Amino acid sequence: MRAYQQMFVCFGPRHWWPADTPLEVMVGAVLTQNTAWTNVEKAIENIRAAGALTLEALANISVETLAEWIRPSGYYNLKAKRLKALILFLHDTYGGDLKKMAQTPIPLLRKHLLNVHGIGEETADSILLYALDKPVFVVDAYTRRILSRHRMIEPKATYGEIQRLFMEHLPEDAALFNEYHALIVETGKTFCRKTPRCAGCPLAGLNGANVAPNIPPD
DNA sequence: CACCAGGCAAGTA
DNA sequence: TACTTGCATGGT
Repeated sequence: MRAYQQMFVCFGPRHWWPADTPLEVMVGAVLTQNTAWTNVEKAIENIRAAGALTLEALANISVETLAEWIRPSGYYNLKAKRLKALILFLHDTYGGDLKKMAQTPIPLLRKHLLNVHGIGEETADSILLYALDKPVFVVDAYTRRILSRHRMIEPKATYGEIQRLFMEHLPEDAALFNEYHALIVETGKTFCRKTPRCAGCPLAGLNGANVAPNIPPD
């Protein structure tokens, strides 16, 4: 919690995820895979301009057309297929009813999402937390890098191990997990890139280990 | 110019 | 099981 407070003091509330609807969160979660959010915004805006930011419209559009719309987000052929797989899953499993989806128990829901082609652990958990408001902690590249550089995890720690570290030490609160992950990303973007610029980082000195020299490979 | 970004699946050993 | 590689655009 101390790390959380230090980041919060530095950045304030982040108001994540930047999207208007749960469906838009899910689309963004796929499009942002290994991609800068600014590129994702352009892609989502193209879909919106086509009036296709609904389950019905996305279900009826061809992967080729979808790929053209999402071109700015990179990996567009790959992601068009992944979006289609997600849309098909939502349609087939819940009849496109996201309210019904939200009633499914979290472990089962997570298992279902991981079975969708193109949805891995981070994307699944982003959907659970930011689209469905479920208390699931999201682990991303910044989370791993920050914890690793502060010697709080082994560099080779698995996704599940990192996730458990948070969830076993925090109250089970979706709003807290939401804000915490958002703060980690903001801290990561500002101070903990691959080429580190640690000066001014709100986490400097945390756990005794202060930054720059001898940073292990991520 | 080189490097990086809110991953994932498929292939190889 | 544990690495490695392909996927692609746009900003710094």
